[in-house]
Amino acid sequence: MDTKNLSISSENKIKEKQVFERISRCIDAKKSMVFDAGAGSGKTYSLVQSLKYIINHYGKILKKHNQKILCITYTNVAVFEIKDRLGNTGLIEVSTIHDCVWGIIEPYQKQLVEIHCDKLQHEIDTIEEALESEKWAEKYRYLSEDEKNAFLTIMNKKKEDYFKHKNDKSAPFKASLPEILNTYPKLMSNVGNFKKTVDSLFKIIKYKKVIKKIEGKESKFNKVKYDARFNNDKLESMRISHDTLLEYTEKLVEQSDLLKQIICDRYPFVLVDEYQDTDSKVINTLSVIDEFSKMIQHDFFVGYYGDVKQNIYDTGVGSDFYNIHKGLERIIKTFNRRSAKEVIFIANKIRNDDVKQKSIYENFPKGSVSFYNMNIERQEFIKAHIKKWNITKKNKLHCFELTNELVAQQSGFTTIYNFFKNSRWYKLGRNFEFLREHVLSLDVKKLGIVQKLLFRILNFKFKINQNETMVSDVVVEKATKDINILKLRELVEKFRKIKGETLKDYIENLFSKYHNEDEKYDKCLEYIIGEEIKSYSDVEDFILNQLYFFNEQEEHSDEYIQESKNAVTSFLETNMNEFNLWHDFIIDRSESDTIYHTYHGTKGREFDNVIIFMTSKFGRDNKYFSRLLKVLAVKDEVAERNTKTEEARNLLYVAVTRSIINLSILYLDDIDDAKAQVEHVFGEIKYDI
DNA sequence: GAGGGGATTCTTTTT
DNA sequence: GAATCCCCTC
Repeated sequence: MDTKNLSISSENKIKEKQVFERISRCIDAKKSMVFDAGAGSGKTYSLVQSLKYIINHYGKILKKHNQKILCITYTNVAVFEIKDRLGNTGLIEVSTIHDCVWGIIEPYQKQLVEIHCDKLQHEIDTIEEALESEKWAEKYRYLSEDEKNAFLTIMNKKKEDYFKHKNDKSAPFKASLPEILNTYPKLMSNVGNFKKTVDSLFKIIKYKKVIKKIEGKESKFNKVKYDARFNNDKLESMRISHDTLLEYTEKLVEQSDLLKQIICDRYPFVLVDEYQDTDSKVINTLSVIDEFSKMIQHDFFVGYYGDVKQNIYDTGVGSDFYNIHKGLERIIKTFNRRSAKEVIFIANKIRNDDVKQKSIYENFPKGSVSFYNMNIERQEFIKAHIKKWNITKKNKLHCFELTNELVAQQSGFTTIYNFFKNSRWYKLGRNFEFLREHVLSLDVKKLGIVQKLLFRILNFKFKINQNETMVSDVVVEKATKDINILKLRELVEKFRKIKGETLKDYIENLFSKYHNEDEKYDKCLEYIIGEEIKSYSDVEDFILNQLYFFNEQEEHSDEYIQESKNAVTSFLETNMNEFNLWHDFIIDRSESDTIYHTYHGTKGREFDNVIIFMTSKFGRDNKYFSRLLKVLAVKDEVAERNTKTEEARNLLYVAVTRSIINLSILYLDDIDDAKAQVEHVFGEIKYDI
């Protein structure tokens, strides 16, 4: 929407100024505070304003004392945005919590290794306790001490076989360990429990060894490393991941007064963006430092910027926040700079707390909010709205779905998504967790290996067929640096002529001109596809090896081999159009007038026209939203604390508040006895369009 | 028909 | 890795 003609009354201007004056008073008095900024109130603006205020008033002193302002954000994207809005300044350190914290604690290796040792011991204790009490270890407990020892000896010998067949189905797995099956048949009666037990036993041994190595001061075991690339600790290799980094930081700060002092002296001002998403361990750490600074009478200020009601990830502190960092000054901003008053009105009703927003503008255009309860095809519903709201490529419609699978479906590349979802690698263990990122990440670097290959091909095809692109942009520089412009044009034309109904066709046609006395063509193709791939069937093999035959130790049945080949072939035979839609999605440049998002993915963004598709079920929870709708208008904060209802409410609040002008919600399940509650918030429910 | 075991199936997001 | 469905056995 065009915001140029919007006007703010002088009264509201003064009021908004007063809100910021409260912040600046807190900064001046070094009184830590929380700034609660509801959706669309201009939170990031206030954060940047605060940073500028600190620089203007305390910049000189900070510089003199070699101190800095620390600004902690939740994501790297937010780091860029704030840096961008702030301009260049050496006084502020903007970084994600993990980068920042590791920078501070990394030098304290002696203490870190001690903490690491404690963690290892704690893990051992936990596993041993589980073996003593958990049901899955029951059969193991029935063994005598001698039997336990003998069993462990055999398992140690058969370690290789065990891991080789661990992914097999039950029967072949049992057959792969005949010694165990014969000697301890009961232990193996349930394969799942057996594996869990064996893994636990192995883990104990591993951890005990590491503790010895640490105590023996072996090299490689005198240092803890943080590696942001992995989501899991590897304690035995002295490597920790995100959560454990915060855990160690909390411990280190709690036990060292010196470190507390160093931090508050180095960073007298700490500003936390999106505090509600920040881990509770971080809030606690800051709270401890804040208290300590008061004790030693050093200046220290923490400012939290965010909104508890927009906490939609269970990893964030959410409303626990107020119990952890106590004694904060609370500043609430109730102006809304984003939405029509119709939207603000229902958003206020959904968030059932004391934040009641109103528009800061005098003349915001009229908006609309409707709640529909019908059983209708999504596309039909969308079609009606395209007419109603005059949707065009310039005035886009944004549709919210609960899952990425639905986003993929609606965006038109179901086959692609399902191919990966059903492929062996993503079905194995917990690998499905990578599916979203590998298939749908807008950051190409994060795509899976196969997806990256497909993307390179599609992106090349896309770029080379764009008329306005300079030829030199398209064809890889490395492969073409020493040829003249005429030859370059010729080369581009040659590539442009290549077509294909399916991706298979296209790739085959690409290779039909390969090794055909055009060295530059060959070089380009090799660069795009990878040098080890020399034909269409190499592409197939590459995908097969990545997704189906990735474990070289595994032996595969003929049937499995055939099935896998068929799956890959029919995937590559998918219509090119679908691949183009996937490519459009990845480069975030959809040619369509309708764009799909997950609810979660829209956080921080805003759109003129929004449709929210809602079902009762989300994940395993069949009543995720129906439970909320039943109490939607009930103001019972006590009852709602820490329940799933609160989570659903926050998610709905985030989704609804993305809308600038038009909002329609389509609830696709029976509304049952929630009707009165829903109407209390959204007005009369509509049953047809 | 109860319970055991195997197979299959899961949401969102960031570091 | 945990919930749930399904199949088998007693």
